[in-house]
Amino acid sequence: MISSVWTREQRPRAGLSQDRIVAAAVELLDADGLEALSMRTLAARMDTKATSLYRHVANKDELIELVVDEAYGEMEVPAEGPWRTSVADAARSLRAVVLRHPWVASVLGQVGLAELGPNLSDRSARLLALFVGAGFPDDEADLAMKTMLGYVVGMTVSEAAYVQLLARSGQSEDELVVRGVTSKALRDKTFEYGLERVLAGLGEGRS
Amino acid sequence: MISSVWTREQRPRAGLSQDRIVAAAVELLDADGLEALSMRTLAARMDTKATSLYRHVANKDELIELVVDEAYGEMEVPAEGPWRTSVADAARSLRAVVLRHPWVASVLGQVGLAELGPNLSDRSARLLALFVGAGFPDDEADLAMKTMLGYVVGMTVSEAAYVQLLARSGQSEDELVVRGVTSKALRDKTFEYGLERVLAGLGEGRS
DNA sequence: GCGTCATGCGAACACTGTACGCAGATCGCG
DNA sequence: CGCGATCTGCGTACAGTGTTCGCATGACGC
Repeated sequence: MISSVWTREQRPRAGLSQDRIVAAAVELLDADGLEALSMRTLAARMDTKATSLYRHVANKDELIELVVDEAYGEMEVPAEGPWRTSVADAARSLRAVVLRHPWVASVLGQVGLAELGPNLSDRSARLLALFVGAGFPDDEADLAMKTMLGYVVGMTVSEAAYVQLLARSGQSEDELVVRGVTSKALRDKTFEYGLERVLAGLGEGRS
Repeated sequence: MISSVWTREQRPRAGLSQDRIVAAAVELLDADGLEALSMRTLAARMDTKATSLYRHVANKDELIELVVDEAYGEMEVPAEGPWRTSVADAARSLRAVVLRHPWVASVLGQVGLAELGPNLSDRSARLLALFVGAGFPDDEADLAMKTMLGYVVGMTVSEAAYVQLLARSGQSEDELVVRGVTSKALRDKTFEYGLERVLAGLGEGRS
């Protein structure tokens, strides 16, 4: 087919690119959850066809790794300040990211913190620096960080799974709360309690 | 086709049942991981056809819930003893279960601790009793338990994801350790450090 | 012995991830 | 400008997925 001037610039196209694909995938995931993500539906959103995506992304698995790391990019780690509040803020930020993108929880067991993309490894480094700055000896700082991350991840994964279940059930959160299910406010309190206790425990053993 | 005496009792059949299906699924999952589980392959192992399974299990999703709860059945919660050692033992037991069945981690974000089957809800109750027995006021016991579970789940999910990645990579663990990757012994130490710190933090705030 | 009900299963459907090869666009170089 | 090479989108196709429906065959109660 000849591309007349009319059809040419019709769709500015802007061209597919890994970044644009990842961005569109995040959007789709936020809207419809993990199981709604297929190469074909994603392609449809960007109005292309599935096979075109493979020029910029090797796998669906690779795409998911990219998308997860993209989410970690939203995590904020304070650069300075008293260590307990800085670490607590970082923890809250991580929790916020996962609750904002609950599908992250769905793939954590598969992608894990194992394959670390640039964003996650950057955040880990900054977090580690907080502990070192707090006076933890180098090797213990690593252990302390992992302890704190373990708590936040575990707590938040469960919470995200729960929130997604709520969403699927179609009922509003308020309705369910009446039936004895935990509310957002209560989950916040729960998280804060545990976070404080964990940090207290870590503080006890420092340098 | 007539069923002669020969073909009749050839396969004692024993009949399909939900329990047998769940057991076979656990076996398959332990051997080949989550993504190797399809209704057809599972059926083939029990030599039946996929559609027969649906007489005893509503969904693949339901099957997975059942299988996960089955795994939780292996978790041991001590009934008595000083609270810190009892709770620590329960935590270690939970970690052991997940490491023995790493696919549990793969579905935690989807099934979560949200849909609790009989085994999980039983273990939660027993665990809660430990905290209550330790002198935590009733409402705080729940928070403390969730804190501890959060830590164990988060830590262990990451570890299981990592172990599965190792398995897929085909290389032996020893080879990778040389290249600076954490060894089993080190992961044990890490877990124990965090567990101790978390329990210390919880103890600080009790009754 | 007969009707009822539970069970296994063959066929089919809509959908998935992805390999392959062709076409058209784009770009570097003469 | 022109031409070859390389890049990009995509149509087609394949093997595999979860699941539904309807038929047949077996077991069981009366």
